[in-house]
Amino acid sequence: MPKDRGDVRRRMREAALALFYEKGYDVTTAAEIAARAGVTERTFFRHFPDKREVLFNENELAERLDVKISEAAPDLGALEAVIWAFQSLAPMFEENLKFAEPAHAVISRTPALQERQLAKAAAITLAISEALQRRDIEPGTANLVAATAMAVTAHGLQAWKQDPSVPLVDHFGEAHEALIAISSPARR
Amino acid sequence: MPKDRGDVRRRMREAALALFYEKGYDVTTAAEIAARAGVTERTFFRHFPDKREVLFNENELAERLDVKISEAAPDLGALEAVIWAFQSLAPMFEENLKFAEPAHAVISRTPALQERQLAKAAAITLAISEALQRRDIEPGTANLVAATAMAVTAHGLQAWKQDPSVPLVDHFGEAHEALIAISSPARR
DNA sequence: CTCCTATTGACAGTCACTGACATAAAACGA
DNA sequence: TCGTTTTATGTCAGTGACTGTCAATAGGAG
Repeated sequence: MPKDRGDVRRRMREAALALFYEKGYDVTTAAEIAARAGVTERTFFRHFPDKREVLFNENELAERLDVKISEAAPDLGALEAVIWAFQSLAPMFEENLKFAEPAHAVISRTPALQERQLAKAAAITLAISEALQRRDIEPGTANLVAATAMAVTAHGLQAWKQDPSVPLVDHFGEAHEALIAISSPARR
Repeated sequence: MPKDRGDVRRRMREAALALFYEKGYDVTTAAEIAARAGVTERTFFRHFPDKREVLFNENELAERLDVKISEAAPDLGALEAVIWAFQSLAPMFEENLKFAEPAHAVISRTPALQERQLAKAAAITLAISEALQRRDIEPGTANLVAATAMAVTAHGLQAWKQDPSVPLVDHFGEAHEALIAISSPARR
């Protein structure tokens, strides 16, 4: 009996987040989530490939980064281009905060979900590397830059979490400077 | 009927690697692996917390890094200390190659195993960060340095794979220089 | 030889996930 | 408006990963 349409996903997401938050991830059943959303377990697995995925958005971030990196000024270095891309997407992070924050609380205490998050991060890193290679960066260097940029971004996000009064863009900028500081400490 | 003792684990590991390599990870059953090793499925899960773990060693690398980082010369910068630690553990990588190589072949074509590997890498990153904090590095900086060092190491390992004639230590050194190159390209 | 402990087997059960088929609502063309 | 087709869901059965429990046996300590 299909009545409402695309909001089934949203209902399941919210049900899952609520249950995970209340009882914990491993003790909540996929059937429970489905029931709370008013559907069947089978329907749950038609919308999400597995139980974990209900907490993660599709990776629009990877696609957006891809576009932004191709739009970055050609005279920018590889690392600068990626960091600029992240900076121009900072508003996206700030909007998603409402859903991302409670989700992160659940993820941080659930090893299985942490693994999935790492996989997502790895996918983003890969997307960055490919975008850089389209800017004529060598594959090896592109991988290194992508991974480094991810480290810088994570650093910026962490700082932002501790001091949300400063806009995220500025935290990204400071994180970049922190990298420069650590990577050449023995300089004259 | 317990006859042989601690080599049951080794038999299961080898059986698993062989089966994964022949038929693929997802189509081989835990029961199959156990049968091939001459034990029961239940015994398999007594030795390994889950099916994936049979391909991964316990993280002795994290512990060794921890020791090495604490032994590094005090005047070394944070990043230099970690890279030095990796360099002094390079022989360890070169010895484990025999088991690690076929295992990596299986892992690289199995998403579920890639996730676990990412988790292992994250655990190592965390260990590095903690070791650095014991050297009086601030937590935020320690995380950034640890993540950056992991990126550098991955870069070095990748280069080593493509050119095994050069010793791994030198690849690590070159990777470090590559980082310096990318992190300050706009320098006067 | 006997007791104790570590390891395994045997068995039952839960839960994540999948394939196959039926059904009803919704979208669409005539 | 009506019949057809498409789409989202329900139902059911089945596989496989993992866990708890208890019994049985081998090996070592005394």
